[in-house]
Amino acid sequence: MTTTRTRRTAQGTAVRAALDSMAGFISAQELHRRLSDEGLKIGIATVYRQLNSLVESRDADAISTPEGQLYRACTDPEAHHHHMVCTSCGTTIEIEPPDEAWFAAIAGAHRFEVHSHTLDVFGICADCRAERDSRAARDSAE
Amino acid sequence: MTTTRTRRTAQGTAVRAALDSMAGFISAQELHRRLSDEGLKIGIATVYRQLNSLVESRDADAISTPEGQLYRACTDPEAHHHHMVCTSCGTTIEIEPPDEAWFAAIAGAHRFEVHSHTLDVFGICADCRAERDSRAARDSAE
DNA sequence: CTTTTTGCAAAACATTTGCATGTAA
DNA sequence: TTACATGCAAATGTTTTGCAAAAAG
Repeated sequence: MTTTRTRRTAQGTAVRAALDSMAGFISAQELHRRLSDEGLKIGIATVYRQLNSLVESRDADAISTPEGQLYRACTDPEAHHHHMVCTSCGTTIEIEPPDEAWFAAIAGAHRFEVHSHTLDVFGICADCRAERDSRAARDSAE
Repeated sequence: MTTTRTRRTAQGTAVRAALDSMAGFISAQELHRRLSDEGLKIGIATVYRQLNSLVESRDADAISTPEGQLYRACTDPEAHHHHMVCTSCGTTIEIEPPDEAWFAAIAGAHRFEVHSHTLDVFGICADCRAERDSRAARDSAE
């Protein structure tokens, strides 16, 4: 039996590298745009295929938004992937859930067998807030 | 000044009623299918418009999944809308966050201004689990 | 060589929108 | 009557797929 192995390609490497160098979440479309702008020849279908395979292998994780899926490199494949996302600049901070035991407790109370959970916080980060506030101050002054 | 009021229509009433009678989340497509099956003449666009308006008025809330948006009637418009969803039968239980203060704390620690957050738990409810287990027992016995 | 990956275009879906028509109020 | 709501079809936008050609091993 010959084990099937995944081949190393320029496109695959680029997608992974791009995702790794990214501060926050990014959409497949946006990622494709950036790679193309850098001169890489890559099709949108390949970006989706690479991204899906990264998620599958738990090297990336995805969150769903009304505009589609957003992807991010996953530092610790064992971690639970909770994030605080700045809706202004896209910066993402990985956060710790209040207490993993809480999930077990609430599940037990309702006799649920928990398979997964989401916990994401959205807002404006300090930098964007500062920028926004200074702009507001300027505007109201004129 | 004449206040603009929302008119009562068969379609609007049906969407709201259907959502109210629903145990869990449902997609716009699925909801449209059911209403149509019941003989109601309603277009998919109207379902989307009604659903969006319910979300807007906070009478329903929505979650994003890879397959699209799922909607659910919202019992308490003031509540924070966290759910525990059975991925087998779709039943949804509204759950209380561990501690609303936690969100404020984590936000403060990273100097974020929080606008919204999600917290959803997915798994198998007691009933579905029992059913699954009995089936498993039966299968292993044959 | 053999098999996996790619690119492209077409397809499949979810959701929104323009507009003429229907219908509450 | 007079707006607002609807239905339909067309338009959007995202993600997937079929297939022949390119590339990895």
